Amino acid sequence: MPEVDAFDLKILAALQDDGRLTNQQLGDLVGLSASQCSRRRMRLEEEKVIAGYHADLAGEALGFGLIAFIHITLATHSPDNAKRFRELVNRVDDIQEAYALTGDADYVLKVMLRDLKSLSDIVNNVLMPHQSVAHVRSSIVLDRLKESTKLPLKALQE
Amino acid sequence: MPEVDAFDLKILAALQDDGRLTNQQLGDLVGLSASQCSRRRMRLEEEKVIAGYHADLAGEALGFGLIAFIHITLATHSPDNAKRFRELVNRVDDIQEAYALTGDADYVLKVMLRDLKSLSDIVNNVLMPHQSVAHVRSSIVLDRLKESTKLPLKALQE
DNA sequence: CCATTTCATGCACGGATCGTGCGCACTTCT
DNA sequence: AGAAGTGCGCACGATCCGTGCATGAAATGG
Repeated sequence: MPEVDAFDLKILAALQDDGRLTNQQLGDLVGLSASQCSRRRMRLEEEKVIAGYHADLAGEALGFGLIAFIHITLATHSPDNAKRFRELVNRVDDIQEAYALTGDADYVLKVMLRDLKSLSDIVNNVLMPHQSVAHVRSSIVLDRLKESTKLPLKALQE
Repeated sequence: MPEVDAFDLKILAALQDDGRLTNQQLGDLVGLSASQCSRRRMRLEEEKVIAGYHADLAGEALGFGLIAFIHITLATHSPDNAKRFRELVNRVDDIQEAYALTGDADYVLKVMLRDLKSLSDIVNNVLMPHQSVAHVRSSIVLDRLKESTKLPLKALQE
């Protein structure tokens, strides 16, 4: 169980906003020296509180204009079937996120694609024919109101 | 319309994996000098192909053990109502992602929370009482099979 | 066909940044 | 009170950063 104090939270919040902050900039923001920020950052990385750093790319600029959620119901709930479905999910790069859910469907997938034809390809040629899949229903994203993976750390800083 | 060549794609793919790569490391990976990588990276940032860099934090380690999707149906589809709902979404930090959808529901929200009580709070005390909202249905995430925001750039590198 | 322009590249260099060793202040425990 | 431990800033050598500049290849034009 990693210990995270108020300085750590500030550092995490800052790096969540800008993952390429210099230790000096970080120090100015949180009120520590650069060396100390370097040490804390290394510790947080070591403890896997910071899982990694990633560039956030503009999907539209690169031709990925379509986001969709695909709800999946499995044919049976046998372990074998679930395993096969997991392998499928990991194999397909277009699937960005995949969750097992309570409620109507068994799984929901988030995909980012070039166009509707690509979605049709995925659904009809990859998912539907797979032996583990019984039912597929997709919802197309019309508008992105908000999209970030930032945790609300402010709530912890009281 | 930004131009992106094969070197740029390699750079983007590498920075998508590790956003703190040194220009030297980047150069070794893609087969360019560090200075050239620096210049290309600056251009891609300038053109907003790279939208930013973010630390990816381990939600569980920080006490965010619960992910849920909340499907929302609006009371009416008037522009006023939609606007009020957008303001609500932007105001609540626990809502990480929000999309307008085709299909059954009008919107889907992705939230990351501490526990079921927090989910109940959000649903019953924030969303349900809001005048723009007519119907709320939430699905809790039982398991995360895959979670990344990486674009499948490989498909573009043919 | 050749002269000229344009452009991407690698190298060099001064300044910034990095991780680490060290000494100091403060807390904790006996 | 004394010892051990902890977190801090400073200092320092190594690395990394952005930029100016020369080179060479491709495009342009007469």
